[in-house]
Amino acid sequence: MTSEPTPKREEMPKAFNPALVEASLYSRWQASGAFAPREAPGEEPYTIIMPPPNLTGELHLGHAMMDTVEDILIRWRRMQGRPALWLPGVDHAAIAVHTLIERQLAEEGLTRHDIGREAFLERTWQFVNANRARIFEQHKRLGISADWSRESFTMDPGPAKAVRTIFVDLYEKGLIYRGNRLINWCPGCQSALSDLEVDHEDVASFLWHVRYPLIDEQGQATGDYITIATTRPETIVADTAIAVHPDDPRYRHLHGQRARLPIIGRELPIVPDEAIDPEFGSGALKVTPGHDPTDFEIGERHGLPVVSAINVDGTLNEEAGPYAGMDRFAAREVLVRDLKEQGYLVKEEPHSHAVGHCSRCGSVVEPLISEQWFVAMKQEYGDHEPGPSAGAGPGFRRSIAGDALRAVRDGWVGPDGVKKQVRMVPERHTKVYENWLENIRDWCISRQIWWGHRIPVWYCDDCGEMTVAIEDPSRCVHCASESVRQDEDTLDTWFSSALWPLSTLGWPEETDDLRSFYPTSVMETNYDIIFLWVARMIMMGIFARDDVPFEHVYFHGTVRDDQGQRMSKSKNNGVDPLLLTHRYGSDAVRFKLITAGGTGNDQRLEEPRIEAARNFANKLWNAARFVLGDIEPGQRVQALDPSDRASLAAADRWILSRLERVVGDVDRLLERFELGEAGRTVHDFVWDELCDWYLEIAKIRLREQASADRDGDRSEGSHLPQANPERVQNNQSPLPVLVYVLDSCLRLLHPFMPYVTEEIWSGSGDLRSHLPEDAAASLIVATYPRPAQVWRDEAAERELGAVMSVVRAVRNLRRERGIDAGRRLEAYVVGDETLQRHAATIEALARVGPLHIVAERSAAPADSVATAVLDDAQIILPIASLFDFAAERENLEKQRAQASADVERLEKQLANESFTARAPAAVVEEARERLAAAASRLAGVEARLAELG
RNA sequence: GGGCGAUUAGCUCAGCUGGUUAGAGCGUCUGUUUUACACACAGAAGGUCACAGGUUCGAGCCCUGUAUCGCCCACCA
Repeated sequence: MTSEPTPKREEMPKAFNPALVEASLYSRWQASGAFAPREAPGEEPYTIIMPPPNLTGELHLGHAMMDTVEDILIRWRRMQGRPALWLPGVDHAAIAVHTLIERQLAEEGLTRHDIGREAFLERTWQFVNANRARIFEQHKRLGISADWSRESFTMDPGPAKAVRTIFVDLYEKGLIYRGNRLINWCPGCQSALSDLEVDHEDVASFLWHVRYPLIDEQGQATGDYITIATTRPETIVADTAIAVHPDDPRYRHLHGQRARLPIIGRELPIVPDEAIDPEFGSGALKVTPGHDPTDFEIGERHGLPVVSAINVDGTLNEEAGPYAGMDRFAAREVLVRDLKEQGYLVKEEPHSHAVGHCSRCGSVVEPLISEQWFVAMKQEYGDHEPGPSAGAGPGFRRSIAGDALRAVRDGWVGPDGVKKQVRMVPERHTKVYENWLENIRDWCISRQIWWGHRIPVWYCDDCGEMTVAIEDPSRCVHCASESVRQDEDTLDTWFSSALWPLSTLGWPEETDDLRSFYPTSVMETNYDIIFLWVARMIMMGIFARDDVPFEHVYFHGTVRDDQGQRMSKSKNNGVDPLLLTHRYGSDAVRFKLITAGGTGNDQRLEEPRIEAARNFANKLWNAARFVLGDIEPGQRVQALDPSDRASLAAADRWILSRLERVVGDVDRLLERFELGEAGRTVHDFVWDELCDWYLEIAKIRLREQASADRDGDRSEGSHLPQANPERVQNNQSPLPVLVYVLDSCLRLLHPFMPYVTEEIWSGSGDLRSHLPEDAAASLIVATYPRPAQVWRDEAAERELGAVMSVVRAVRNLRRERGIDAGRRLEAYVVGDETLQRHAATIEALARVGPLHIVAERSAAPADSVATAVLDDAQIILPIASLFDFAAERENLEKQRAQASADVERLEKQLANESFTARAPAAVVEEARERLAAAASRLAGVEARLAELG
């Protein structure tokens, strides 16, 4: 042994510098193959399919949140030894990319029709290929351990085949149909939209009251009028009836009568219909089946003709007579003016109402009749046999929406006969999901754009029949004509997204991946796409394979700006995650996102909190520097043996016991998806217990040991009180425990903060080389701590608890009495003899000395002392000239008030017979112990006050 | 019109199955070059848990209602 101080590791800088290590650690992980699921026969696979980011999008904080949550889950399960697959991919984002390319063309003065479909797609693919790789380069910066070898794209041949396969299957079962129906049309995108792609926004407008002249059987005006109220006067040209509530006495005499449509002149029947609200407007509704969903239904009920007056570009057509060719909004103004001039307009009142806007381009959506493809949501299908879902019981009828509802509400029995209930976290989303499915309408899946999966339907020029096929047909299946043309339309992006958990694993082929990893474990995404995506995956997953696509859905919250506003391009308040990782490190950004809020709750992005997370990474780093600084290079520490615990110091037994509780808590919390609470639990343990106390205690012991070694070099004798066996025990090297606890904390934290933990463990810190036994090459594949009971030690926890309260009390007194922080002063502690073995600790941490631990109050001085009375100890500091009678008295009075309040409260509680009778025994017992402690404290304070006079 | 969430310290938020005197980060105040860390350490101040009832031996947590804010869904033209 040398008396020189151990050389510090030069390669570990004083502050953790993420920029220095992140890239190389990431490459090392990736090169090691750690991102791919391990071969572990018998272990249950764990699978997360990553929600595919859009091709057009830049990395935003929603992605960062997604990446972090999923990476934590995957790293945790991987470390638990399970074959953990995290499969990444990209979405082709049909409308978004399509419009982007169209915009590019527009800049060149071209439209897609100028260059044609083929050239358009060629151009789009160029864009795709140029952007696909770039997307994940950004995600990788967050340290995500996805299996890049399996990266997928919704337009790849595999997923494309999945799309066609399920389309054909749905069609053959009668669940996909083509129909002429009223759909949401976006004049901006020039395409149909599904209901979910329409955002309703309140718009301040007017309610126009228009009177329609009544006519007699000969078509002559009677001179009377019926007044209707409308927000869309331009659709008057397509009116085909007037409806009133059947019970409305104002209009009962008009049932079956007729009115004449102003300007256009068409005769309109007046029909009674329950859908009319007599309270609204005039209680009479103009019925426009061609341009309003309610009216469409009324029209169907009464057999009304449908007039379509609006073109796909939002202009009016010849049905609009004098307004033909005008834009719908221009037509509105002109029409109102004309109505006014011709005396039809009764009044114009301000009115705010919800108007549908295209969620993509913001145009006002136009309901119009169009021939589109739909998926039937509620239609029953199949042979009505219970089949694999026998758990559903008799009378069970399959339908797409019904099955998806069942899987969440009751559970779905898969082909393996196991009933799986899709659980949502947080659970509150379940109700929203169920409510939506109960009221669902058919899904319009065709889009009039070119980028996307083209509908696999071919029309025959000769016989007019359709051929629906997975492979491109060369001839019509009905008449064998070779003159077949494929449907021009493409599918809703979400149609292929709905298949994502299947198509990424190889379905419809029966691949190894599909067999191993389907159904997946967790679908993790933002709650805002629960309908758009999650519900549809459940629908299609069950339809395609008779099994749920995943067993848990975890919804993370939205990250808002520091004002609580949703980040958006239009507000220009977005924050680039890469800027943050650059400034604070990935670990800090990740840790903040996970621990700053409650499970699934929205949170604000606050930089001070990221800074705090960075500080934590640095804290951990420095704790490691301290531990490692005390180990010789190449030295392995001794293994800990629980059966030999008696040889350990109380502080060792305490920190091991505490660690074990933390491991148990973290395990339980992670199992329940309480990631934030799990992260906070480790954070608090590392900072408040490991660093603030155990490391400080260890420091003292190491120092003593070092000085003993030095003394030992000079002479056999030592000044240490060898006679005291407690001192000897106390002087056991804390290194094995230090290493063990640090190692455990690194493992616990690795999923949350992969970089700093790995760098300490297998990077420049090289902690792994000091472990008692050979460990994994990298922390990423090391074993996650498992809950156990072997180190639980309540006695040690109590013992150290007492030490800590003594130290705190001394520090407190010093502060209160204005004693210099640096000044070492003599101290008396009246208390249990077990404190004796912690004398050195108390001396160092409270900066006192010499310290006298005495059994009786009388053994300590009474004059010119500052006193603190604890539950089971008293602190007496002789402070001589600093002594202030009034201050001491005031302080003791404060202590007395507190103690007596405690006693009073607890006495009252224990006097309550229903409490002692009904509360659990442990709770009552605890109250009794607390009362005893408070009483002893009170007695101590009062004795001291009496002494003081 | 339905549904959901939030309301806790100056600010931003945790708080599990109801069980000590309700916690954290930031901020504020007072100290500290204490041999891992000033990205730190020690100490302190700061709360009628939105409001009103109820259930319970016991409520921040459960129930009912109210208020305010936010979000989602919905065919009142």
